[in-house]
Amino acid sequence: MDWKKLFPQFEPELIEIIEKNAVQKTFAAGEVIMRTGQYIKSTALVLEGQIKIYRENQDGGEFLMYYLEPGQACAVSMICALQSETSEITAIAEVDTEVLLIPVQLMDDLMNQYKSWYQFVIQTYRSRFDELISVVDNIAFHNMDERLEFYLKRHAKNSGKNVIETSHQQIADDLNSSREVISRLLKKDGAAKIS
Amino acid sequence: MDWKKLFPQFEPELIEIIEKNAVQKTFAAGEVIMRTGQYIKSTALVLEGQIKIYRENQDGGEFLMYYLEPGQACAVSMICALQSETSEITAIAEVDTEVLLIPVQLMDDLMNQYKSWYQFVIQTYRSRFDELISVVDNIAFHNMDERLEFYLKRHAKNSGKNVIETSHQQIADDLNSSREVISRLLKKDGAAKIS
DNA sequence: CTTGTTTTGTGACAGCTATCACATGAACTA
DNA sequence: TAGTTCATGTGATAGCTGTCACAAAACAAG
Repeated sequence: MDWKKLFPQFEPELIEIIEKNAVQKTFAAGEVIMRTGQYIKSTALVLEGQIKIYRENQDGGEFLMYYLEPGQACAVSMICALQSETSEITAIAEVDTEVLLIPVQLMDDLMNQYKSWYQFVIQTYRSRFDELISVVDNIAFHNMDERLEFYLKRHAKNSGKNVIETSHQQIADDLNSSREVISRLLKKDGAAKIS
Repeated sequence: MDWKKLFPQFEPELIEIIEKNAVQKTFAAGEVIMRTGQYIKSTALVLEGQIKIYRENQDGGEFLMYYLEPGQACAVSMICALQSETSEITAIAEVDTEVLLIPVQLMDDLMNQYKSWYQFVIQTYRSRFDELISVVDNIAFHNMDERLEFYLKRHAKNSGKNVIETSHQQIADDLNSSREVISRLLKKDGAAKIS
């Protein structure tokens, strides 16, 4: 697959270096890409599919933070990789997903030598930071009905479809809520949502 | 004041450049340093005092995200500065605070030329990102009593004192809750807290 | 001391959400 | 067709939190 089209801002030399050193890897839908506490040894560029980034707590609760799409990179792995630390989040492949793994050792060089890479990294930080802030916004200021609406809209936007195929249970998990609540809300708001 | 001690990792040449180009500024307690939607033209290094970073929503609700201490920098302003964008958060001086303002134009040069600056920026991103994740954790997985406990502990740690001097109302605002709730919880948990 | 202001305590109540228990329905298989 | 499994609907209930109303305390200043 021609991954370069996903990163048009990269200069040719940078692309060459990445192609020489990075490893392409495929994850099946549902497969865990990065687990809480795991040691990070490379940064992932998403080529195809979708990665779900979420937080787990001790009691088995989980909470969706955001999705990574083709053309994006994992900010957490970047940060961790540059400091050889472990991550605090979990990443799983939502669907069959292909990524390009760039080894840590390369990161510093790329940052120093390629302006386009440097700007890509900054851009990645910014967008993930913004995303996190909007997540905080949501849970800090909004009730479940509004959070659900936000969730559905984001989901629709991400998938490009108007019909969302997920179980109520899955939605409840993503929002750290419970199935019954989601069912009730969907029924209640459903009427308003059709408009 | 000798600010260099706060940033021992900076190489002499970098310090020189900063001294030549940065502007030192003092904010009185309560003064707004950065407002939502404001255009960012410089990055702030905290020299003295404490800056409170929080999110506001339309209805006047607010929500504390974290504090900036001497020796730290504002990640949001870095990100925004590098992209000439507006911020989504508000920063006010908790107490009388002194900062060093580094103009945007300088940022790119510093990043390219000084490894210690580059690493400082990365470190800043990482710590703020981690902080945000722990904030998400808190509101996603914990009830008000636990959030209050977390808040008090952090507050005590930041101020270095064991006695916290704030009104219940202020705590309620920071947690986007209401005074009565805080009062009751403090009374209830108080017994357990003395231990 | 008296008065006014700010902070804190308390009870009543309503709304939201988690949980339990169980019913219904839909889809698939033997 | 009957049985099985998974997804969804529904009622009852309890706990947490926000809100209102008002009382009690603490504090400052005249």
